[in-house]
Amino acid sequence: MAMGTGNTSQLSAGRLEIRPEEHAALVDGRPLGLTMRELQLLATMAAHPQRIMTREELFTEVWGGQPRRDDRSVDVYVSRLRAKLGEALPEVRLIHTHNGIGYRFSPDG
Amino acid sequence: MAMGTGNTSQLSAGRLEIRPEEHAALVDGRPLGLTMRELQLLATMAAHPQRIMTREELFTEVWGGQPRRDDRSVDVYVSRLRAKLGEALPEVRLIHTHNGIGYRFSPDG
DNA sequence: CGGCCTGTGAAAATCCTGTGAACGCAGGCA
DNA sequence: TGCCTGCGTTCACAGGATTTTCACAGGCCG
Repeated sequence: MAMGTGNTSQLSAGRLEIRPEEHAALVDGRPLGLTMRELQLLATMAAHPQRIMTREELFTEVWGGQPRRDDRSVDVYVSRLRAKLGEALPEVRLIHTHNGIGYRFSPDG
Repeated sequence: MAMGTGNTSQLSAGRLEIRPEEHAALVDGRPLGLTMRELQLLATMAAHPQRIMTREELFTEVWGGQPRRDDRSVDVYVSRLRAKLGEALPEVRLIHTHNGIGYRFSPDG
């Protein structure tokens, strides 16, 4: 493992690496084409592995402020994220849905 | 690092942890996929270890109000709960039936 | 302009819930 | 012992709630 920049936070999940500081998410060193929002959302979830995060919590972390009562932004971006992650890592399911609550990031599928 | 969210209550039973505040029941740190009702029921029983709780008592705590005379909701959810717990913890029997009375949660099998 | 990102609305798909009913087990009794 | 009966367990299903996905309009920037 490289010892270069010590203070960049780096989140890992198997073959997936997330470097929020560098605005990049990599699979086997190859960048996924994530947009800003998608990356922010992924980084936020990956920062709390195995923890069930509510939509509200995720919205506050990523968008800031309070979500509208019937806001579906989080869901839509989770969907877009899953689509891109699914292409690069077809055999793993990193993001799990918890009905009535929110989502959970699991590094080991 | 300090504990992020102030956990007011944490129920434990061997390798099983229940955190109602976080909507989670964990085995070895991995959440098992409980639905809301299943989690509520488990949390309620686990909050009174070794105590035989009647169906009526459980229904009132989880569903609220009085159960119908021939209501089987508690039984059905206990069954669903046992199925999921049995997959994650095959060697222990946490929920015991007390004929004619109700159910009892035993942390040590 | 042309292309991409964003958030919203709404249809489609999926999951959860409670109920009825079938099944099995245990205890009581002749 | 063998049968009967009551209770607990589990299956299947319909209705409702929730999530997933698609399509689109507006905004931003090269």
